[in-house]
Amino acid sequence: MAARERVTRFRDWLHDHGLPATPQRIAIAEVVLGAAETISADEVAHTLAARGTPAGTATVYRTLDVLVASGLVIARDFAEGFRRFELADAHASRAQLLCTVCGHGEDVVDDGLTPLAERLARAHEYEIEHYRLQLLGTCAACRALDSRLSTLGNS
Amino acid sequence: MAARERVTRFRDWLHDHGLPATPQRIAIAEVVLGAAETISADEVAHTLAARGTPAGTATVYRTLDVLVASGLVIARDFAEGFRRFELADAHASRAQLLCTVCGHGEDVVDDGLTPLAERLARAHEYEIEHYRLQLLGTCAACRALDSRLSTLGNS
DNA sequence: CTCATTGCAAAGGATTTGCACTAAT
DNA sequence: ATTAGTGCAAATCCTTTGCAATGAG
Repeated sequence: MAARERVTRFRDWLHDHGLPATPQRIAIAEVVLGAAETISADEVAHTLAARGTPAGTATVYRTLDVLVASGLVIARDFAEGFRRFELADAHASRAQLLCTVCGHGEDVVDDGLTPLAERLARAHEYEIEHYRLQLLGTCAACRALDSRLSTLGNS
Repeated sequence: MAARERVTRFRDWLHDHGLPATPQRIAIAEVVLGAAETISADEVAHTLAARGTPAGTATVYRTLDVLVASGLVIARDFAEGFRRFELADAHASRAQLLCTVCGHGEDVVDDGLTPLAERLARAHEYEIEHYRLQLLGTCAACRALDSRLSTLGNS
């Protein structure tokens, strides 16, 4: 789905909910729904200013709330002291192995994961959209490298 | 490991690093290292006040940093607008439910997760340190709120 | 004695809110 | 015309920082 199409969906959603499609809302939607990565409220404001369609801080935050309410965008928190926003469909369910040494990651699959996610969601009255399992550890290559380095250190 | 023992370890750590073991630091350590659950800076301050050993806000925050540096405590962020602190050894790998609407998160447990993680790690020759399962969805409160808003908008 | 810590208050940064004004439907 | 949205500035909330006084080693 292209950014253009997402903005149209947002317009429709606003209309369906009897909410005005103000130029500010559309401009903000264009920025957020066209973002390749996660984007912060501050970045949205700066992008708008750079595009020549500035919007007040309060409006940016309020529109981000509306975008989240529309289901097109989700809010995330990476413990940076502020939130980031990203496309809802940027989240495919997956499990991934992440090497904390070399930073490499790879996607993996396990049939037990989906049932497990559903079980947890049911128990806590959540409605799950996506899930992500991150396995943080050391890959075989980095372990081999590490043992070589240790040997060096002991000599 | 008991709380008493952890405080001793903290004392040792301070000594090993040439840092003074001030009464405030020890009092804060006793509160944090004895906490059953995660605890916020604010809760630490209130607990200290209730115990008759109040400490300044800055001191609480600074000591929490020291506790984190010592490795006995870790900081966590549940998107509440502030951080929580907990025992490092309480941070077993776990799953968390994250609400994409309000951004809130909560830890959950499932016995099937650890075996699953181990199975995947073995299959891909990884040595796992931690894993994190993020279940992204909508919490019961936000679903309730959303349906109320929808009703409002359609009326 | 010396140097790090303490505590207060002020500063900071993200986000929200009050309110008069403006604009979408 | 209505009703909601906008923008500004002030207000909040958590956290950090400057600095003089204090205390641990």
